[in-house]
Amino acid sequence: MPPDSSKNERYNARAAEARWQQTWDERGIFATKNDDPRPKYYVLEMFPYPSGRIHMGHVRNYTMGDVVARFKRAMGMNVLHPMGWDAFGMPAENAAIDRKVHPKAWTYDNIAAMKKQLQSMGLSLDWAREVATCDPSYYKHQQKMFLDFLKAGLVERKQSKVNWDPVDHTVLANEQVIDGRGWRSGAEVEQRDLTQWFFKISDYSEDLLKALETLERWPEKVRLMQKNWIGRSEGLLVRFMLDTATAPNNESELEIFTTRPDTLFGAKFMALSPDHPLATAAAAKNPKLAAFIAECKKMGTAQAEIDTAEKLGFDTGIRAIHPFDASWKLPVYVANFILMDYGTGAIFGCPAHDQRDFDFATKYALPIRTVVAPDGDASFKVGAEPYVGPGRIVNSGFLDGLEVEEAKKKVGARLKADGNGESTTIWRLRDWLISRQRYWGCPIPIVHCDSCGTVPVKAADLPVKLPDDVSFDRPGNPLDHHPTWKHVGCPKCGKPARRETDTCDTFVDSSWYFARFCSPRAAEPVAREAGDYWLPVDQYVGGVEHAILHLLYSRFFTRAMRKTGHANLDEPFAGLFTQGMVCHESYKSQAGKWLYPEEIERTADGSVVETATGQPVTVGRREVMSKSKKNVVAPARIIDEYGADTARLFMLSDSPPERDLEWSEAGVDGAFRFIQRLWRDVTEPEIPFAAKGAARPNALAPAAEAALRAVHKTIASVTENLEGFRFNVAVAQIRTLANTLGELDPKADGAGWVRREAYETLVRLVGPMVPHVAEAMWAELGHATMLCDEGWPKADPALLVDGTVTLAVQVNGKLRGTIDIPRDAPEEVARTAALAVANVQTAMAGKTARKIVVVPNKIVNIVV
RNA sequence: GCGGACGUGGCGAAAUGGUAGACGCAAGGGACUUAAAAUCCCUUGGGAGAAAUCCCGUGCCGGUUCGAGUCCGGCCGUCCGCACCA
Repeated sequence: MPPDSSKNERYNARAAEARWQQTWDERGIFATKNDDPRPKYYVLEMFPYPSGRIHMGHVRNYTMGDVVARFKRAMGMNVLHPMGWDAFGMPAENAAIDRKVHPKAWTYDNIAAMKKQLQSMGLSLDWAREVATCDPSYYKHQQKMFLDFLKAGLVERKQSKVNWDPVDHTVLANEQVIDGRGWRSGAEVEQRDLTQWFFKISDYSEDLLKALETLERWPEKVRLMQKNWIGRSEGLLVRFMLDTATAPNNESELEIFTTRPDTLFGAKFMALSPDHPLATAAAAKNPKLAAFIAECKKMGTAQAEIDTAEKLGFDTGIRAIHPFDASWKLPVYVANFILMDYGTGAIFGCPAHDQRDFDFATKYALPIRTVVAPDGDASFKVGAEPYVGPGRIVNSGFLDGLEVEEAKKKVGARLKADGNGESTTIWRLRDWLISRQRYWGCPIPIVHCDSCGTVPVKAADLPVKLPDDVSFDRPGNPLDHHPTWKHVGCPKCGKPARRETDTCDTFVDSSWYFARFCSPRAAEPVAREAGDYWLPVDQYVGGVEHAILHLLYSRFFTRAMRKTGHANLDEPFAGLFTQGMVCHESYKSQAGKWLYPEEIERTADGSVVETATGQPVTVGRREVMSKSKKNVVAPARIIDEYGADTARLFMLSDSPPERDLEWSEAGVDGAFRFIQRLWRDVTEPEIPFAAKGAARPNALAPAAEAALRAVHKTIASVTENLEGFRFNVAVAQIRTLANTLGELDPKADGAGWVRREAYETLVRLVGPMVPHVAEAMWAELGHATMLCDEGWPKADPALLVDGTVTLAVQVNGKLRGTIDIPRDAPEEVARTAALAVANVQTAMAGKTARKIVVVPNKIVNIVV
């Protein structure tokens, strides 16, 4: 239930929050200097796409980052906490098409609206460093780096099979195709042969893989995903001689890649990719083969089909010669499951020890020869399934009896000696295709000249600005249709030439924004001194959906920037935290339409009905909030009704931050109640606070002393849990402390002093989480200073340990009682006290203890 | 198919190998109130018992240990990533 005038809402969040935000802003408290003697700390949340409205995912993400920022600030660090806009991209163009708004106007309007919403969250951001990637003052530097990368050999224009998104009318990088569909449009992706721009991310395959080990503060999961994506595999290039009489143009050899050279004696066929040059050559002389290849390619347009397609092959008639036996001929097939861009686009097939080869051989009735036996048993024969496990080699001449790994080495050595083999490492990672046939992106600063070829734009002529006067009334790239924009003189020869009309993938924009924040107005992409001071980002916070795309690209960019002198660091993000998503159940009306949570209500018997019609509603499982299912709750509404502190506190409570969070109105109410309760505790104390700065009374009653100890224990544990991103536990501990203080007997000696001590601490502990009400309480406690300028409370070590401890007493591992004894008492004391417990005696049933385990200050276990 | 993560009350969850269920949500009972809201107090894993207390309990089956939610092995289930990668 949202608060309203009928409720006893003592703290008016709406008024107070706006006031504190204004105060922070006026005093420039969160403006960060690059020359501050305190140790630096750079905390960054993934910047948003300016859709115009923040969603709950943003609220969760930015709340976490803000807690870290405010916490580190209180810990005495010079904190950089900037924000910007990932402002290029398709939605702006779609808006232009659908609503006749210019992408630029649409984007900047959205930025303004969204900035307001972000500001209402009370984030400790340095807005002076704000950047928008669609601004020429930003993409100018990106173009400069493109040219520098080009000079450094990190950019390449090449023809290749690329993923074409038929809905967005653009190509996509491999990473951006998920389950055969475009990451944004969801359309089935097609394969097309096009000439496009690539960043040579594969130059860094080895380094990107190796350096993952150094990223100790990254989630293991993300590192593993990147490792799999980079996909290193070690193997052997093997040259097979061809029976030239059977080859279309007397070709004499065929090179294949294998990771299982030990199974070479089990080879029964060779297979070529339909795109392999030898296949093409053979097809030229064999219409049936040509038809088969055409069939393969046709089938291959939709990725989803490729995945489910049956294995098909066509015998080319070509015969290859086994490298260890000149009389052994192998048929060469063209097969639809061989990829041209992995390895050499050709393999040898060993049906006995590879699932695909087995399936293929079974389909085409090829023989199967077992060459690996699990126990080295020579009579072992592969039957209904291939054997892919470890074992010893059989039926393989000079390899017989060797373990698989030994055999690999021996085959490799022999082939190398013969000049037919070479060790090699193959990577799954492909170069990053960055061309996009779209308007609303960073122009690629290249000119195509008929005489000079592709010519870089001169650095002095940057930025290449997007033209404003574009129309979206026909499909395709508006830059291409523009009457004048692309016509330009060649930078080299001056003759009429054409601008590149492709723009950069928007993931390029977001690959270096973290570095731009160090010196957002610098004349170069990153002022070196600023970069050297701030980078790397100490703590990055964002969604796990970027585990590969954005994070891998940024890692590449960091390397490319180092190579071109724009930065000098190994890795962009020293610490990474991937937060869970915000979920909500979904509702469908009888008519089958999705309903917003506001459009339903729960009846007394717990059933759910549509408010407007009173008809029952189908309640769907809880899943990520998404506009399409209307299972969304607008942060703006929550902040307006409850205040930002409530929204923030709810985001941090209950669920561990890396896990999905279930949005619940009841949970929000709980957060709201706690904030009101803290406010009451401070403003209407049951026990009057001692005067500010009052000296500690000489004697504290035991209850007061215990409360003081609880305060210091809470400091220690909250600090530890904030460091470890366990916000939910930190919140619980703060609540526990509030409960403990509520139980403090007002009559206890020193209660008033402890009370002040406790609340001065409590307010500082909740400061990073609910900064507005914390400031208000700080002021209520009589402080003229700003809470956000205060240091973090320090726990007094003497108050962290109690004089007496409670030990559990077990008999045979079962709890039978507890004892209170002095801390660090001799074992004998614990033993005696434990045995004296009546219940323990009963449980021992008159038997004598065979053994007594005493863990000091923890437990006594009596074994009978 | 391969790889990974996770399975704890009605729900979200806590718990360096040492008193399982902190903290919160929901529910029930009570106080205050003309009434409600707000607030406060009590109960709340299951079972037995008047109570003390006892038995059972962290997906399932085993193991290690004085002691296992936690470590090891094997299943089952859920989620995520990759997937004809030779």
